[in-house]
Amino acid sequence: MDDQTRMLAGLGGLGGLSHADVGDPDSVRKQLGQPQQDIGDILQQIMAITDESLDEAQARKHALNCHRMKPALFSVLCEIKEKTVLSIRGVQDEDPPDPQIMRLDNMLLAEGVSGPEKGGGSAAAAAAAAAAGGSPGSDGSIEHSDYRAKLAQIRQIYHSELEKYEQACSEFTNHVMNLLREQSRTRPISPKEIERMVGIIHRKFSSIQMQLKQSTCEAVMILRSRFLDARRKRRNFNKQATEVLNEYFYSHLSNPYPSEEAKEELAKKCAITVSQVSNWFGNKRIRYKKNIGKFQEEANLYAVKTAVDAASVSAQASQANSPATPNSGSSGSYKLSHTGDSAAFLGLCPAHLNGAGEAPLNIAPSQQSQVDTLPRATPLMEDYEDPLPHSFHVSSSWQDSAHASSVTSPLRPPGSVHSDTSN
DNA sequence: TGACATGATTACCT
DNA sequence: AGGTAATCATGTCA
Repeated sequence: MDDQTRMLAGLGGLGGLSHADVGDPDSVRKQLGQPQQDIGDILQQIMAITDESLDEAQARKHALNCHRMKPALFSVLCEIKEKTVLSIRGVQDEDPPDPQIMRLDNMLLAEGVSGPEKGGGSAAAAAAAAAAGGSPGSDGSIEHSDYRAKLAQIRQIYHSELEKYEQACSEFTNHVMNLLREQSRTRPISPKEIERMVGIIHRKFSSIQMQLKQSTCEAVMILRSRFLDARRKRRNFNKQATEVLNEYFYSHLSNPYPSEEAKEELAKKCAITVSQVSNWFGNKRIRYKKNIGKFQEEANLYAVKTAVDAASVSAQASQANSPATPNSGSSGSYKLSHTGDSAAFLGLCPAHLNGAGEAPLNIAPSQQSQVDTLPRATPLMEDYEDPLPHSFHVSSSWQDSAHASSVTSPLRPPGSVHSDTSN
């Protein structure tokens, strides 16, 4: 015999219980064996309530509630319900924390959407700014602040939505709890059941929260990809950076392979990353090799520029009463201490710039003005159409594979020997 | 708007 | 690991 049958059987003895027994489930159980007829009567009364008018039903309900056996009956019913229901669902109650929620939480924390406002996300923003390739002082900070602004927007939306969910959850929970408490007067609802119901509500709401977290994560991922996809966010290097790179390239034309140290120094000087320097040189080499003619003008431009810079530095050195050693000056406006190639640029000035075809180891101030006033400071390709008599064949082999026979260095005056080959 | 310039990426090579 | 060559994707300019 199960509890329910026993209880129903127990109801038969309601009339025979003393007041002292009321409220004691054991006393109810003691009444097993009382006529089943009484149970049927009570049940009929209960069922009949639905057929009665509201007032009558209320009155009858009140009468039943006031019945001396009601607390005992109620308690037994609660006990039975608790046993049966909890045994079915007890296993599900203690579910472990969802790994997906944990992942989402971790990500939101790492991205700075949840958790403390300041710390999180700045690393991602910095990465985004760095990947965008902008200089730290200009474009980089713009990218950075833009990223942060959008992240803050996401954060704000996330928190306001989360707050709404939490508020709705607590309101709904209170409502349900009140309802259950109210109902617990008339039907068997144990506190544990209410507790479990609260748990169910919280789980439902947390699944909604998970959706919110998921969509927030997606938004952050999209934002990140937009800012971190450097290809999408390609920015041309600024003029100064290009000049610095070109100066190095053309002053090391025979071996335009900067060492790691040189790359680092160039990167620092141009406010770009070392890999960007590598990219630039890779592109430059291949594009120069493919179309030397196109770059001839540029090469000469930088040759003149470098020579002029060198001359002014040299002149300054002379004025400072220093010994007039040809190579004592710097290697032009661009100086790299580690290249071991600093003298190379000294032979950069195109042959026609110093009429006699001598290596322009030094350009005096008077010559500098000559350079400045040259009718055509940047010789065109025609000037090098027959380069052999004038120009110095590049001794290195970096261009050989494609244009070995035609490649010349317009930057080397006749007879000049540079130290690039050692590089 | 199309052509060209240019920084980044990728596959492959040494 | 670093280079080349091809290619992509975006910026710039007439």
